[in-house]
Amino acid sequence: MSQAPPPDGITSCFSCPIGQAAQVGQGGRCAFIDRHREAGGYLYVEEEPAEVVWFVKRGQVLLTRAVDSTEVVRTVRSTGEFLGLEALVHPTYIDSARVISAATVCGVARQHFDAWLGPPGTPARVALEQAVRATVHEVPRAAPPDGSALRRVARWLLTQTEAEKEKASAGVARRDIASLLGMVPETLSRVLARLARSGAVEVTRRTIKVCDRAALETAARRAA
Amino acid sequence: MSQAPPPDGITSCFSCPIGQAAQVGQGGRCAFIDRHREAGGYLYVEEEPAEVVWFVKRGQVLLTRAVDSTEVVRTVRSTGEFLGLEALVHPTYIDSARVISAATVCGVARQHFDAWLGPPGTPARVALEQAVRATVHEVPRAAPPDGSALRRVARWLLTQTEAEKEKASAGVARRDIASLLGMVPETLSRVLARLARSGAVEVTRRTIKVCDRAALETAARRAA
DNA sequence: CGTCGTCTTGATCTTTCTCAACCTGTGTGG
DNA sequence: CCACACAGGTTGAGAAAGATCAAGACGACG
Repeated sequence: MSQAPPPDGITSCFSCPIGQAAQVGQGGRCAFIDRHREAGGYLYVEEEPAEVVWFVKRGQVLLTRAVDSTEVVRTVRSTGEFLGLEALVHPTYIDSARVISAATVCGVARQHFDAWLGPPGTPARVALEQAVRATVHEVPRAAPPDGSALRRVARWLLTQTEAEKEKASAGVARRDIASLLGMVPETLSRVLARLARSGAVEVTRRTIKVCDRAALETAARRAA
Repeated sequence: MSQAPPPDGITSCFSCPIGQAAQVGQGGRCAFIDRHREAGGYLYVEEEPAEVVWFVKRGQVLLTRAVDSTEVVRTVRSTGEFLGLEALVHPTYIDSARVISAATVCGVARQHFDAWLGPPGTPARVALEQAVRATVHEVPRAAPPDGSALRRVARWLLTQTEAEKEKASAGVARRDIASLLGMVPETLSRVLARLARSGAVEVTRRTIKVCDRAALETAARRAA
């Protein structure tokens, strides 16, 4: 079902799942090109055009997201994992990828990756794209070092209402929103009350309506 | 590149990406079976055998993980997204899936999903499996409501050292670990010092060695 | 119309963040 | 080869944000 990733990294295309899928060894050629990166370097940066998909053969890479001009760590990727798959369904990278231990990564341009995947519309491709799409839209869980409760709530409301117009998060229970934002329901309640008093939102016991995006943006930026 | 998900949900297999990939309309049949679920119900529960892969056609589903016998919300899935893809590479579900608004979901047994994806070893399948594997091993970001800083650190050390033996998190900088655990570096430092004093770990400025898993488990469970 | 679950509000206490100083291992240049 | 500077980490004291506990209000539902 799941082969364990080699502890010391993948050293050859013959032992690499990507290489094998490209039938390296039976005359195939792998579209991915090996590169070495030192610790501290970036493979790509959030919001850059997503032009290359990466695969980690050795080493560790940190996926981070900028919050208040500081890097917040979302997860660690290591041997045998992809980076930048969002290229499949999104024009820009959604994270920054920072190498934290000398790494071998192979990269492939989006259109070559696309060709490598085979014809569009096949089940496996569709499943892959849907799976990636889900992670792209995903809002990572927030925690206090990401800013005060007020700021986290304001930011979350803004991202939630980017697509849907003003009627935020229909039907998600307060306790669940609170959990997602890394706070207890009481704190969320107080913060919403404050935002309502300042006129940024209108709140009932089960709905949150964004009235003033500008005010929310200010709240998301300002301290306290 | 990415078609926007229909706001009111997918109502027919003809307009469903899964149905289309199964060539419904050209004589194909979709292996997924529609089901309706009311708000509050569970599609599956964490650690159950992962036997069914789900696809959301309408409604919203919460993915949660148990921490200290409370549900911590990891993310929200809605129309057009998969649930339980971990079935591809993992014997059990890694989250619980709770329906929060009346939903239409279609489910398919793992082996049928497997067959639907097409022959193993094709690039798209390999990419899908690697992508899923990455999310399965991923440690979700922790936040204060998940317990005190001490408990979060203890839990994280335990999960990190499950596979690798005792030499935790080689080479990840303190500030990055702190960010991942939703605290500032100073707090992490203090917590590690406490754990070191109690003999659970040995700490240098750039390594953490787990000495006493039992002690860590106690710390992960106990308050303060 | 009454009960229950969920959310809100209030008062208090704890945790953890902040700011600052200090330490230590690493890398640099003389 | 050693001294020095620097980044990253640790430790300490104080302040503030948020957690907890408890009580009350609102809305949903039978």
